[in-house]
Amino acid sequence: MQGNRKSVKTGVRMQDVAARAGVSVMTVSRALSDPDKVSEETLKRVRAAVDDIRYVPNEMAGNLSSRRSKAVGLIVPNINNSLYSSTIQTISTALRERGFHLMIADSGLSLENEELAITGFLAQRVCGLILHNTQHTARARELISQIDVPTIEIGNLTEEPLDQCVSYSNFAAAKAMTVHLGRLGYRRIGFVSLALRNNDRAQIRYQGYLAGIEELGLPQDLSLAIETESGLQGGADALKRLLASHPETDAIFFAADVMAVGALFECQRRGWKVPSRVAIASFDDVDLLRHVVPTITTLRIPREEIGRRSADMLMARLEGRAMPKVMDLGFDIIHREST
Amino acid sequence: MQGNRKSVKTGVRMQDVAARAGVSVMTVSRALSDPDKVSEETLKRVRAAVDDIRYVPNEMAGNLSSRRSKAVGLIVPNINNSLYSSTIQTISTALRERGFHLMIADSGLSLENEELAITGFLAQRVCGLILHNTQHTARARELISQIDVPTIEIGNLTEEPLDQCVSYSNFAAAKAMTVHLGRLGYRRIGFVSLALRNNDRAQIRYQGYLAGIEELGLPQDLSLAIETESGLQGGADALKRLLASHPETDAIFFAADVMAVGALFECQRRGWKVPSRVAIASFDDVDLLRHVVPTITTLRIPREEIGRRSADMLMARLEGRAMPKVMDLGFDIIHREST
DNA sequence: CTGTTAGCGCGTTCAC
DNA sequence: GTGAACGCGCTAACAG
Repeated sequence: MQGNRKSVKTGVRMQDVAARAGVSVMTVSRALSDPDKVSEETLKRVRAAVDDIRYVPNEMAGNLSSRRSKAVGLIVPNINNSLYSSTIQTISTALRERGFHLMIADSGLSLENEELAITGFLAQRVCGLILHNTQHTARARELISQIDVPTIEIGNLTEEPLDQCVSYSNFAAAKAMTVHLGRLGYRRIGFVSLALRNNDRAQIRYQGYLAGIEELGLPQDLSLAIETESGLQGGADALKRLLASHPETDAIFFAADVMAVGALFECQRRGWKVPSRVAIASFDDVDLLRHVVPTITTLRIPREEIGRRSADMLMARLEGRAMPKVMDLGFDIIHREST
Repeated sequence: MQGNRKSVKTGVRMQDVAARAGVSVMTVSRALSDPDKVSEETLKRVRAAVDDIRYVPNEMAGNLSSRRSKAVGLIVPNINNSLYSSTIQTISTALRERGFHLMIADSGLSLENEELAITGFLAQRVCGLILHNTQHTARARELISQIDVPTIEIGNLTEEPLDQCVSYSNFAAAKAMTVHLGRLGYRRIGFVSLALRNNDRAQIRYQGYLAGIEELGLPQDLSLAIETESGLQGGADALKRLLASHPETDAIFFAADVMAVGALFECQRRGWKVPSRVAIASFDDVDLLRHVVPTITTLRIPREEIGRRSADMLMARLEGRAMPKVMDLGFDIIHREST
């Protein structure tokens, strides 16, 4: 198995199928891509030949010749994050059902990495791009518009998408949760976020929080908003810091990831009751939140639907069907025991 | 932006770069793929031209012509599962560093889906395949050996890999944890698994559990081993059922996913102490396990290293370097508060 | 319904 | 160090 990589691997070609079926190459091509255009008898023989010699079409050659491709490029900040991977999963399924392939890259929140990944995808001549980011380098924007690839942005609702946008408003969601906490009677509402630097979505959520505080008519205290690391540990750390500096805090809105759960565990360790000592709210309805004790109030972001709809929109574009530039899929507040 | 898909999109070709730089196409090709073979002056002009007209090489054409490709196909049971996605992430990074691309598909534990995905990848003429499954349809095996693509299996250690294998032994790991529990003094050790049907890894872990029970000299009671759904809910359900039918159970080994955490939450709801009422052990060291109260004993499987090494092995194969057929990366028992 | 001709954009091979 | 001819495996556009 390991050897003989020197010999030129020609592989089974369409020509071999044609010879075996006693037809021309073109007929084989048609039989495979558009069976209706070929007589039943011919079709049968071609299929038999394909089966006999285990022919697998060379899609690259087909793409080159037809100047089309069936590969879609997807760029997310991080593959190893259940929020993104649920979207990946949905997109993957939707594409496969229609005979398309998915290529994935991650940008790690760096615009330069995103540009690199975009270039890579364009070199592969993908037929469409799905980008979680809504910020891009100037060169990335230029390349996309020059090559003119349909592009769907999915990480945040923007008024001026590169091309099209399927998402929800991070601003509105963060504001809504803040107002929700205020209406429940909490007055000192803390906000915990991932690092704002180089993270426009985190920044926008922060703006939403501030807008919520303002709408509630509460005093604006910027020291109630802090940044922390991602993950359970980050949540625990943030809770400790915030309650050390502001013991009067009566609710904390953790605006990312599973930080809220980490904070809850820290409360359990300290024997603090949630929500009587401090209320906890989260962003994104991960499974965990409805299983912990107490269950945690959160925002449900329609991650799967964003995946499905963005794939739909891409397909529609490729078929020339008109589609709205911007699609807002909204969010819901899920009220649970922690608030 | 939306319109004009009728007109033939020619795009910027290497020929355009050549014209602008005042050299031949061949020189451009060399300048891009092997800069040393071109004079410094030429190189500079080519690069300037590339930059000016925003040329992005057509990799498909290059692949077709050179009969090589830089795409790797990866098939996992489920993209939306942090165990797999951590491997995906590592592989993705390792490949990108070497200029390769990653294509992903999921099989959903169905061999037929896996075969479909393999066919799709072979049609794309991927240069290598990484498969989480170690079981495949006959046709899949046939195709892979015929097209002769380097293939790494990573989901379980097998003596007879399709081609090569980088993994750990599910059998040894499950047995080791069972024996570990026995040595701690637990005598009625339950086993909770995902559905065994169509899941060879689950079956192998079950065999490992049985072997552990035997080594400990404990009575073999098959009713102590049950199946359940994945996820937190599945763990909670399993705990309820097992302790209802066998109240004397003093330890439970949850052999997949985050089921152990779901069971722990159920104990919290019932006010049962862990491990004094019942001990809990898990499979795979997900972050969550070390943050819950109490922390949960588990097996550390080197998911990231499996990803990195499998990518390494693929690269080595492509460069003709010899590599072992089977690489066992082992596992560790992480002893924590829950046992 | 089927075949023929002519490329797709690039790398290989060999000349210069 | 550079260029010309040729072909990779397939499909578009026509002709029959």
